[in-house]
Amino acid sequence: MKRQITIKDIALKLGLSTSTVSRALKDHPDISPKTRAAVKELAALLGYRPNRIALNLRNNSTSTIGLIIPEIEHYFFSAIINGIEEVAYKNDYSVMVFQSNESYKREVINTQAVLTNRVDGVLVSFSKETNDFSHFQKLIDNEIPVVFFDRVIDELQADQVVADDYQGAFLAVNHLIEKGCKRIAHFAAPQHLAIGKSRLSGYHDALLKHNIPFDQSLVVLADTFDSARKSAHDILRRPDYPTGFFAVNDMAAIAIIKEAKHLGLRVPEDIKVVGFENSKSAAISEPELTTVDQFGFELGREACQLLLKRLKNEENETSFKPIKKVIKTRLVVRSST
Amino acid sequence: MKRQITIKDIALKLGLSTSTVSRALKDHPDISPKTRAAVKELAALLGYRPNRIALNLRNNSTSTIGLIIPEIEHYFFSAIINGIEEVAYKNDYSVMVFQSNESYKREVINTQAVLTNRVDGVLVSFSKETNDFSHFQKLIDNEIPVVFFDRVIDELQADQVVADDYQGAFLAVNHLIEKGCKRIAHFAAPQHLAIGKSRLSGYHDALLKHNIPFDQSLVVLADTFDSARKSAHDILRRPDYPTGFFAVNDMAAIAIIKEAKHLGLRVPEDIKVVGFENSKSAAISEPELTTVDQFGFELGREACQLLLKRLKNEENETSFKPIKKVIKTRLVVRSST
DNA sequence: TTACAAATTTCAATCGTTTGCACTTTAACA
DNA sequence: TGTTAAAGTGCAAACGATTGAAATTTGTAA
Repeated sequence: MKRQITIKDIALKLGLSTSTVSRALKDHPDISPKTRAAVKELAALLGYRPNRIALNLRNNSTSTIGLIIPEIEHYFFSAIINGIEEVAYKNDYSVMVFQSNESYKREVINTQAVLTNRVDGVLVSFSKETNDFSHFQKLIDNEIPVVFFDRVIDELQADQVVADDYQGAFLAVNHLIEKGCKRIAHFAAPQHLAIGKSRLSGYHDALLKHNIPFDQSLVVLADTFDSARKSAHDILRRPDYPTGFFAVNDMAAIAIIKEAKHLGLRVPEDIKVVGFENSKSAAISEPELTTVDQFGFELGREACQLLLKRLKNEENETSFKPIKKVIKTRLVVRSST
Repeated sequence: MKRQITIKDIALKLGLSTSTVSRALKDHPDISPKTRAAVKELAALLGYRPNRIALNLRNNSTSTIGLIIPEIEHYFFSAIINGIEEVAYKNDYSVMVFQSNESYKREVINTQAVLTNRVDGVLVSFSKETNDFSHFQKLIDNEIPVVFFDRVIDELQADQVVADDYQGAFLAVNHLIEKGCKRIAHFAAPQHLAIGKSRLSGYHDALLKHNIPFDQSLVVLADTFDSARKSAHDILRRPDYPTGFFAVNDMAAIAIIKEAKHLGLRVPEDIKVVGFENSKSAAISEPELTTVDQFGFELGREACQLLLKRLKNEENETSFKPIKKVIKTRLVVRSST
C-alpha cells in the first residue's frame, strides 16, 4: 500500500517540527498566521489525512461501535441496522457488524472480536440459543457500554431498548376479538426470550379483557415459516379449529395464511390472521397481512442514541442506573382480518 | 473505560522487559522455557489481550474491510452481506458497513469514511445515482484494493463480481416463451447500470432466438414496487397487453402480479410473470413467483474472497489485471408461469 | 582462572499524533 | 544597551506492541 502523507512529511518539507504542524492544523493560537497558512496549504496540496489509527492509540478510543445481531436477512433487523447506521453516521461513528446466526457459540466469539477490535461500545440482540450471558457480563466488566435491543435480559446491568411487545400483542388480539373471533390461537416465540413472554402475556390479557378463557392448547411454539406452516396444518385440521390467529412474527403469520388457503379455507372469511413486525412481506402477502408495526428503524435509532449518550458521559461512573426504553407499537390493519 | 492489561504490566510484575514478554507470548525460540511459562501464566491470569490498535499502527493494517452498499434492507444485499461476513469471519477480518441509501453524495462521504478508518480493502456496490466514479478512483489511487459487486463498472481498474445477468434474463424470457407467451414485456433497471443493460440484452436475445420481434414499447423503466405497479397498470390496460412479463427484480414482478389481480386478470392463466433475485418475498407471493436466483450469498462470498486474495498478494504490484467473476444464475420455476 | 560461544534478555527505534514544558526569537520599554 | 514579557517553535514522552542489534548472563572447555 502506498505510504500515506503524515505530519512528518509536512514538517520536513516546511522545516518545522511535527508539533508545530500538528498545532497549525488544528488552529492552535500559539501558531503564527504565516506558519499556519503555509502548513494548511501544503497539507491540502499533499492530500494529508490524519491517521485515525494513531489517534485511536493515543486516545484509547476508536469511534466505532460493535453490533452483534442474529441475522441481517430478517427485515426487522435490517431496519434496525438502518436506524443504527443513521445515528452513528451523524455522530461520526462507524459500525462493525457481527452476526451470530442464532448460534450461541458464534455469539461468544463475536463478543471477543468486539473486544479485540476495541470498539467504544456495543449494541446487542442476542441469539435464540443464548441462555448463559456471561460473555456479555465480560464486556460490562471491561466497562464497555452495552445496549441490548429487541432481545433483552433484565439480569444484566445494561440499557435496553425494546418494542412494546405487550401492547402490540394486546392490540392485535383485541382487534381479532373485535372482528368477531372467539377462539384465537397464538403462535409464540420461545418463552425464555422476553419478546416471547411479553407477547404471550399481551395475548392472554386481551382474551381476559373480553372474558374469553385462555386455552393452553391454542398456544404453540412456532416462530419460523416452516414450523408455523406445520403447526398451522395440525391446528387447522382439528374440528374445532380457531378462527383467529396471532403470530409472533410476519413469517409465521404468512405461513398460517398459506396453509389455510392450501386447506381450502378463506382469509379473512374463515380465519383471520395478525402478524408482528410489519415487514415488506406483510404488504405483499395475499391477502395483505394485518400486523403490528415494531418501528425497527426507530428502535435502532434509539438504541444507538442511548449508547452514544453513555459513551459521552463516561466520566460519570457513579452508580450506573440501567435505562429501559420502550417503543410503542402500532396496529396496521389490512385485509387478512 | 477501565485500563486494559498491557505487556508492560506483565513485564513490570515479572521484572522483565517488554520485549521479552512480547517474544514469550509468541513462542519466540530465544526465550527460555521458564520465562515463557511464567509470562504465559501471568498473562492468562490477568486476562491480557493484545491491543489491536497498537498493532494496527505498527503494521499499518487493520484487518478490516469496508463495505459500501446501497441499502441493507433489500433481501439481495443482506444475503450478500451474509456471504461477505462469513468469509471475513473465517479469515479474522471485521466488516465495517456503510450505506449509501442510493445517494451519490452519501456515497462520496462513505468513501472518505472508509479512508479515515484505514480499512485494508473495500467492497462496493454503488448507488443508482452514481455516474461519476472519481471517488472510487481515489480509493484505487491510494492503492486500496477495491472489489465491485452486482453494480459494477468496467472503466475502473478494479475487480468485479457479478451475477450472470444476461444468462439469467435469457433463461427467464426463454422460459416465458416456452410457456407460450408471444408478447413479453420487460420491466427494466436504469440503463446506466450494467445490470440494466445485461438483463435487457438477455431479454432481447431470447426473443431473437425465437424470432419474436423486439418491441421497444414493451420495455419500461420500472425497478421498484411502486413504479412497477404504476407501469403495470398502464400496460395492462392496453387492448393488446402482453401476456408475459420479465421484471428486473422480484419486487417489480410482485407489483405486476398485484396489479394484474387487481385488474381481474389471472396469473398464470392470463399473464405469466418472472422476477429476478429469488428473495423471500418471491416464495410468499401469491401465486408464488418464478424467478431467477442470483445466489447473493455466494456472490458475497466470492467478492470477499477475491478481495482477501488481493490483500494477501499486495507485494505483487506488477501490472494489475482486473478479474471479473461471473456467478451463474438459476431459474426457479414456481406457479406464476 | 580465562576465554569464548551459546543462550537469554534488554535497549532503542518505530508506527503517527498530541501536548506539557522548555527553549528561542522578537519586540517593546526603560 | 540591557531587561523582560510575549509570541512562536521545538523537544520529548506517551499511547502498546514489535524487532534488529547490542548487551548480559550462563555454560563449557582449555
